[in-house]
Amino acid sequence: MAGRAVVPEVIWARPERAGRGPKAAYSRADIAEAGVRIADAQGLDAVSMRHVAAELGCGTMSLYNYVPRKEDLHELMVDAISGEHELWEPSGDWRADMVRVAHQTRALMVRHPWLPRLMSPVYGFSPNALRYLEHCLTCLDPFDGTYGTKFELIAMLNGMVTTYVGNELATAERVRSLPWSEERENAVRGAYLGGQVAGGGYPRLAAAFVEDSGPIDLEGVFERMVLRVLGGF
Amino acid sequence: MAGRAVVPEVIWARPERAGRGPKAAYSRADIAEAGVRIADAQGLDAVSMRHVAAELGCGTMSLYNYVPRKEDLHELMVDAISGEHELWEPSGDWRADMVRVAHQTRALMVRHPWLPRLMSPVYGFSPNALRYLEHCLTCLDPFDGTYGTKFELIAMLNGMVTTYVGNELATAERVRSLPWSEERENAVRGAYLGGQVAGGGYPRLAAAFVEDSGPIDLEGVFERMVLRVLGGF
DNA sequence: TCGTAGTTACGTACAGCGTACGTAGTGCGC
DNA sequence: GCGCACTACGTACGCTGTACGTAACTACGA
Repeated sequence: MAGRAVVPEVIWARPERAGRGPKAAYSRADIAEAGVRIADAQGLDAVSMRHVAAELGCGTMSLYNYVPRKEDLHELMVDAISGEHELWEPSGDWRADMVRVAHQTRALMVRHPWLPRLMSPVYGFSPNALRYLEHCLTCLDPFDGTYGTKFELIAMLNGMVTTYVGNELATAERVRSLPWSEERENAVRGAYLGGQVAGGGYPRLAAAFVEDSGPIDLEGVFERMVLRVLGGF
Repeated sequence: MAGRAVVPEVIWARPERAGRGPKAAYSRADIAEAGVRIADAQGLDAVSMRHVAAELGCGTMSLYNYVPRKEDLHELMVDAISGEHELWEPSGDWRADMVRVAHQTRALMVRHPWLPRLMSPVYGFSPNALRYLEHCLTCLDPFDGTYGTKFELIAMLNGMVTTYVGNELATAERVRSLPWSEERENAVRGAYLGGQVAGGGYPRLAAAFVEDSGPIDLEGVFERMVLRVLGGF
């Protein structure tokens, strides 16, 4: 009957369990894992409070004892995945180390394709995110610059990787979910584009389509983009 | 009674109106404007099919005659906003022009804060997006490289701007929607972070907080990031 | 030791969502 | 002028997040 407590904005600032009352049946790790399991298997949209609660084996509303809002559930999931980052002994070559960080992040996102959609700077202070940040800073020890600059570097690299892999995955997903063949889709798009471009209003686009040859080397593009970001520092 | 037609995946490949039947009461532009109006005034989450239909003054399901899926409504909105890009005569200095493009895109996103959330490479072939692309390519005429490289440059710059402004806006929105003061929020976050960092597990993060001084110059950071992206080419 | 306060657990309920489907009305092309 | 393709739109379904009330449980202050 008594009013429910107003919760802190950040879930990490809440104690995981209180002293009074029945023992909590699940840990945050349990809940995060349940969410991750569902997202991996059925996609992010399948991660509903009902679904996660069912996966845990409890009633829907019981979940709200652990996670005040769905957004916090997402935050738990991102943190859990952040824990999958492998943290190695820095090599002394910060560029090489940051390239490795980028590739690892990309691999993480390919393994958990829902991750780019949840990436947000707001989630930047979860326990595992802090560990990851500290690791990046450690790799950047040889880098000559302020911490402010180092943070800018990390943010740019992360942002670029997230955007790139997000696009990569969205495109792949789009192709996979087509109710018709990829060839037909490409034909429709190509016809539309061709029609637009043929109008003569876009001479450079027209030239670009003529120049275009063969499938895009996604790996190569990614590698180049990483190097370009790092090249700016 | 007869089965409804299977629609093409891309809305731009559909003719806007057909010859038969009653005159269509609204144009795509009308619909896009209605969506934009709602999004600007009440946020992206308020843009529901029901809401947009009401704004137009028609029944909910009538909207589906124009827009087969909500995703397509979003695409119309993005295209409408893309039309707000000012297209100027290139200066001959591609770097300067691309810096201008970046600033303009940022301004666009500040004016329509829901835009970053809808940005997707999948929407990249709408009429106004094509115009914008052609304009960027025109600015890049003095750039020595293939169209493939030019596309990579545009994609990186756009991605970086979208990510950056998205973060900027999300942070601002978070602060605005707090049920308590920003100071209290910062205090809670600071206390949590301080506690974590004080544990000694994150020496570099601890050092960074000591170094940290004063509020961040968002303009300056943005400008630096743009120049760094362009510097990679 | 015992009340009681703070928790956990969870069913019910509500408002909102996207959209499938059926039906009625309208006007162009044959 | 017939018929078909299109517009218009009400109803309905299954889903969502979550507010709220209630019952069971346990650690702490008296």
